[in-house]
Amino acid sequence: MTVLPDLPDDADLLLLDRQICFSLNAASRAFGGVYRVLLKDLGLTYPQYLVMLVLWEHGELPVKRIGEHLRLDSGTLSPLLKRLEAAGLVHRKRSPEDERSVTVSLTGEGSAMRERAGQVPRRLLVATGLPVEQLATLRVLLDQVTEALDNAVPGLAAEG
Amino acid sequence: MTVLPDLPDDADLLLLDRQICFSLNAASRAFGGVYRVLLKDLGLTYPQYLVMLVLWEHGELPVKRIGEHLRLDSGTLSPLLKRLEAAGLVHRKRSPEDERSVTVSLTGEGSAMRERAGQVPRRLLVATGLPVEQLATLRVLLDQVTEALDNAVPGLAAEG
DNA sequence: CCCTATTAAGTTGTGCGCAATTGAATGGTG
DNA sequence: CACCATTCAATTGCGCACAACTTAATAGGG
Repeated sequence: MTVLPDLPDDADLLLLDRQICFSLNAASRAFGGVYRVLLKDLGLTYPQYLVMLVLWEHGELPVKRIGEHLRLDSGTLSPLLKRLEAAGLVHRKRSPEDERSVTVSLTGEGSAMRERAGQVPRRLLVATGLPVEQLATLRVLLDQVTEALDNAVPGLAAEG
Repeated sequence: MTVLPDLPDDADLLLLDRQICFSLNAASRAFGGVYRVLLKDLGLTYPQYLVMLVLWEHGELPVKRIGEHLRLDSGTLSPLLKRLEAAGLVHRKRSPEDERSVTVSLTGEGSAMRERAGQVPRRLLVATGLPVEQLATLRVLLDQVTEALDNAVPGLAAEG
């Protein structure tokens, strides 16, 4: 029980904080590492895979909608979509009715990849080592935290 | 109840997978957004803050040890530590007994920042909107997943 | 003792994430 | 119609993550 006079009880929170942010950071990168291996055959990165998932589900979307699904802006999506287009997986064209918007659609190759990616989720779930119920719990907690954090940001920014 | 004949039961897993990786990705970035706001006054990025936490706890470490604590390699740490040094927060010097190793230590300014950072964890915990017990649960789940994922990677890589 | 393998940092190249800005198109208001 | 604010995509710049490689120093085996 050493006493650190210049560090009051905030010190405990610093340690707790360290644990939480370490854990989240580590988990995020661990997922990334597994996805990297699983997606290697497909030639996709993890963010590219997320975009493909959105397109497989919705078929055809403007860049804006993809960004809303994934919380990504054009600064991230524009070059990513260019690479997907260069890989022959998606097609981009200006929307005729609104020339500001760019519609992203799957090519035949992009659609066909959906079947090849079919094994990815199962292998990922196995790799987590957790039963589906606990993963569901994890997901609920993560979503709660995300919503709370997003709501908190404006207030924090206002405080300075 | 639409039936998609060309997509067998893997399709459900694709959706579940989408939810889990979306949630984790979103949570990770939501945390990053809050940290970015909280650390703005300190002039630190989130990864830089993590390094400072390690140094505040351990006082003085070679780059290798910092990397072990944070799961980061020299490719990430070398430029990051250069920026911390340029900011006057850390000092780097070659170890006399092993000239391959670089010892990273805090400057007076770097140590002093610890007090200024004292408010960060409390504000973050509040921002999450979750009671401490649920955050602890979240952390345990994340750590379990991380360990399982790390153990799974070699096997996955072997399969190809 | 020499030669080789290993280890630690650093460097390079690619891709992601985000803030800030630009440019073109659109919509609304006087 | 003219003007202005808004919207969408793209671009720029910076920092992080990671793989692959380089360089320098150390440790170990013949």
